[in-house]
Amino acid sequence: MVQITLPDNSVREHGGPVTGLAIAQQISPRLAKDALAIRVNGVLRDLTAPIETDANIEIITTKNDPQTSLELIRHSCAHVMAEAICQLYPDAKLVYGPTVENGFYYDIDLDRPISTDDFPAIEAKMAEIVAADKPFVRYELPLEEAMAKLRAEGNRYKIENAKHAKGDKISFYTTGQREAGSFEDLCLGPHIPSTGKIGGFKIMSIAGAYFHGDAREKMLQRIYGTAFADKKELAQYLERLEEAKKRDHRLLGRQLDLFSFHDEGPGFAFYHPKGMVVWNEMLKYWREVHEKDGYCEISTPIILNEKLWHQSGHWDNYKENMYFVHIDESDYAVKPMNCPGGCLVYKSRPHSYRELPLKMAELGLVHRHEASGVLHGLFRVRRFTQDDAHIYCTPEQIRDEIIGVINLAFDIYKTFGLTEVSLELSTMPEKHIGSVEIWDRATDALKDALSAKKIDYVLNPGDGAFYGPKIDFHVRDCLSRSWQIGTIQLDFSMPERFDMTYVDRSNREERPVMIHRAILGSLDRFFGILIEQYAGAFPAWLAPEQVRVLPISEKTNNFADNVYNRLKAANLRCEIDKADDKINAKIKRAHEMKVPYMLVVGPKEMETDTVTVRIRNQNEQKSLPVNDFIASARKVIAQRSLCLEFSGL
RNA sequence: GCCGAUGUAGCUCAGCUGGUAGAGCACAGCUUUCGUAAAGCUGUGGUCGAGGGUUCGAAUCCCUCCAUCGGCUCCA
Repeated sequence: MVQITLPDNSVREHGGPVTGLAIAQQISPRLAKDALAIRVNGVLRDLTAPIETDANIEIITTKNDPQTSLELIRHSCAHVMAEAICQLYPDAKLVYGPTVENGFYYDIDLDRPISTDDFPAIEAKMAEIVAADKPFVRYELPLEEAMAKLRAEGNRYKIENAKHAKGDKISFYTTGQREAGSFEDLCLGPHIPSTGKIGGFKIMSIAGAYFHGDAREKMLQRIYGTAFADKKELAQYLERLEEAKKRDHRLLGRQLDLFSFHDEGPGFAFYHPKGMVVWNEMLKYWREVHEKDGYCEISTPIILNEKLWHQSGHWDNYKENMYFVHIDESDYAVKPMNCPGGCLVYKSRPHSYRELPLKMAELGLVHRHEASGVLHGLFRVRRFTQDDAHIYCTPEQIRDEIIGVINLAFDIYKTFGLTEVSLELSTMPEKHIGSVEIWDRATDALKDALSAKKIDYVLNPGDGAFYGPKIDFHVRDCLSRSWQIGTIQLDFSMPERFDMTYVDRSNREERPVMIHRAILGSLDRFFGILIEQYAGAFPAWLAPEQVRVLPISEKTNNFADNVYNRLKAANLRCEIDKADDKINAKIKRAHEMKVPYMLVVGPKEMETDTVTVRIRNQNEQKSLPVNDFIASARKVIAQRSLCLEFSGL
């Protein structure tokens, strides 16, 4: 007797082992048709797996569990793709085919390179397999037998995978009934009942990937695909990708004339006048809030003697990423971080406990020699400015200071409208300085602050900086890639190495603790994130051009000039479009440059000293007195509002 | 750095299996003086990423390098 408890707590009794499919059929034929898998006591299983003991079950359909369904479909689709590839290229050795955030991939080892030209053929084969609606059939072998079988097949990757499997049985899945020539793959499962349940799929891209992510291993071919429960969802997804592409900051950077890259300096951004306006507005705001929060600001040199980098530990731990120069018989390094320079400033005079915490900010320009293959627009560059700061404090002050930085960070992110922020705590890496005890103390201090703030975070063991553990702030861009922006790093080692001290209340020399922190992280990267966040349509306070005056015709150019001069006098960033074009063309151009406010002026406006305001991305216009427009726009800008509308109009 | 792809005018792209470069937009001039997402005509503009090779002849085929794109490893 097997008792099956359904999610609504109703109980069904079965005379013996029963499958999920049978249960579904009993409930309704419709459910049996929609069912993709079953969760038995919380464990996901095949619909055809026999349930032998009493259990709580839940039948998975795209309706009641879209996320799990999607993963099942995608994982199964990875098998279908693998089968298609093996049919087309019998030499292909399968490696590993998991699902990822927006689809799945399959790593294969095949000497013939697969190219995008091969995708249609693979997709056609996949379509055949899907149309045949073949069942996924599981069979299990005892560990030893399975290993023998895999050894006979000579696929070292699968042998490796099987070694990592838990338990004493190894499962395989065939597509279609198990018979000679049927496709099969080592796989933990579970799978959807049959290939026909894959609604829409597409092969997306191909890239190289190392086995187990190990650069010493053979480079495999990783084929990315995606799959959905139906074709409509796939189409929507592809549409979203197209939309996201339009937000690409590299594209918008050129379109909006914000910055450029040149062969003469790979990984080094050139900022144009318009880009610098955004940059400077960002910094103006940044300085405002930092000053309010008790920070002072310093600036240290870009090139410093190599000895300093030996002392700081960078030479031992970071030199692969550093640029070196030889000047007047001496060796210098271009700074990859600001901390050693900051330490010298700290040491330039004695300090009292009364000064602590001492919060010294530096908008430091750093250079890091990044591998050529990782460069990516402003997101990954070789020269960038960090909104760095070092907080020198006593051990007792750590917790409050960390909390202070977290608060400041969230405040700043909010101003920019960044809401998808997640935190990660990274602990001691293999390559590190300082004792394990110091690391433990520092890590505990960070955990303390996080739990005091009641913030959820992800733990990243072994991912800390070489001098201390860190809390990282991540935001997601429109392609749902996650980028690290802010970071808080606790450091007990640098103060030792630089013999930094303060005098405590009993006149003893003590060692300060150093907190490295950046909130926007790399200003360059942050700029890129903002461009994508806003799709280039900056809020008024950041917009390089806030207002554009559009005269109807040459006849009203004089009045347009008059308006323009008054805007300028009111410190609004404005341009005037006197081109010999119709108003439609001028509106279109202004929209292309994503100007927040367009002011149409013609004879009507001239008579009443008004402007007709058109707000970016809106179709209605409003006429209002020139002075009223100026006052309203200034208010929106002063408030750093994310929205362009004038309240009360 | 590694794997794969790409590189033609300022931008977006066309140029079949080798015969000596083309469109749209942008830009300039002229006409037009216009009321809310592109007026018309004319014109300027390219050692086809760089260097080497094959060939009577290379944007096109081969090699090397550089850069970019998508990933991997790494990272703010």
